[in-house]
Amino acid sequence: MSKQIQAIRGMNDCLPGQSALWQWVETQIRALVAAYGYQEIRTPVVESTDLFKRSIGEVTDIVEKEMYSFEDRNGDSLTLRPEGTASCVRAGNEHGLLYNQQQRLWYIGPMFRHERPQKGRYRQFHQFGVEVFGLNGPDIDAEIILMTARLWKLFGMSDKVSLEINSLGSSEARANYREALVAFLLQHADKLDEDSLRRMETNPLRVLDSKNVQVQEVLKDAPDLLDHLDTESRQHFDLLCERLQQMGIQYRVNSRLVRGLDYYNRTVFEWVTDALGAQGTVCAGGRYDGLVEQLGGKSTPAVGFAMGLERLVLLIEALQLATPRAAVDVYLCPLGEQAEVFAFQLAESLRDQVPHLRLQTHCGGGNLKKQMKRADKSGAEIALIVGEEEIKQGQIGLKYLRKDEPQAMIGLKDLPSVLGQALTK
RNA sequence: GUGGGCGUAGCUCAGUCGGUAGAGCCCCGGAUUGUGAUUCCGGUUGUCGUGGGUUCAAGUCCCAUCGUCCACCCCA
Repeated sequence: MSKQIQAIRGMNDCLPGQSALWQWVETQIRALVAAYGYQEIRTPVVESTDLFKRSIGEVTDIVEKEMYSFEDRNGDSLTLRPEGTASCVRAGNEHGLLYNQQQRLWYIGPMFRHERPQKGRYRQFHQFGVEVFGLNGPDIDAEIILMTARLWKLFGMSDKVSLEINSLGSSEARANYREALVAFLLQHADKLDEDSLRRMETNPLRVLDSKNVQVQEVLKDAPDLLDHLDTESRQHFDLLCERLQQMGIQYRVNSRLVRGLDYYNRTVFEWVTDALGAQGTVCAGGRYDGLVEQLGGKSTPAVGFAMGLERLVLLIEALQLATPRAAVDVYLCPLGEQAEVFAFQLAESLRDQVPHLRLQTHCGGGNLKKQMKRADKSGAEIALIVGEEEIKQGQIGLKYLRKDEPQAMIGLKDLPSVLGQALTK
């Protein structure tokens, strides 16, 4: 036997045992965005490398060491998208969707980051995201947060996640705060760890969510981000908080909450859980009013979020919220060659007549014992038996596999309605 | 990129002091020639991750390497 080729590290197969759960999650998501009147946008998985350099930020880890970049045959540098927002903005600009318009968009699909895999973090992972363009008020910020809250409700996990919000202010306010923070950190440089010192150089705000307890101790006296907000951002944030209260959404203001990507301003938020080990963030988002212009469009306010579907699925599994369902309702067992042809015809006719029927016909022959074993293993509620006797009599044997009811002979004409009724129960 | 745990049958795992590789599940056959799941009987399953070293002898000890999981970093 030759050597087996394995999947690429950090890139997982979604196997039959899991795909039903993923489909269910995706169905809920589609129902959610439909309920808010959002429209889907589908963009390529591969983009020009510059797109991500210009949007995410040159000095972020994502751009510096995590992108799957390669040279196209003509020498262009291309990249497997590490996130969805940049592509949406690019597509919006390219097709004139954004200028002087309002767009409420959503997307779902694979993203790629070359990180060391661990629980809830993979090199190919999937995100569901929402991006809204052309609206600058706190009302739309509240709407997309409400949207996420509704999704938790659909999944029955509202009590397992909590919302943290913050405001980064305008880019000027953020720059002012950044200066004040660096000045403070420099005074206490002796108490900072290696990571924090490095971040102080590259992205000082990120020192704020250091996991180091000693660093957190130092930060207790650090200048507060919310004290440095410009008045407009302050008002925006207050109105958002007010609206969340009006809508009964619980939240915690966390002035240490900063997002890793450069393009955020004003509102930022995260939904976190303690049920996933180190990867606590299930959903994160915020406002990025400068990005559209930064990528060559006319200045357009924007806000959005992204959700990690692997983390969501992991959470649903951990909380055992899903109800697995077999793929087959009815298993049809033909006995003998003549019956096989008849069974194939019967199966097609039943699929025509019984809406949503999920019927599997036994293939591969064998005696009834073997076929019944297959029927049971398929998870079907009902086994149908067609042999020569049945064909002669114009009747089908029907046996319930999961409940205590005697086996019956059903006339061919009655079969569709009998099955239809049995399956709606 | 850094650190730690784990790699034995398709799956979950046991394997003592270094002495010729095991269990359960799954799968297959039979008890039952047209009745599953339950019960009973029987059966198949192996590059012990890979390469090297020590030894009369290595699944077991040593080194390297790959894979995987978890954590750091970073992020959804």
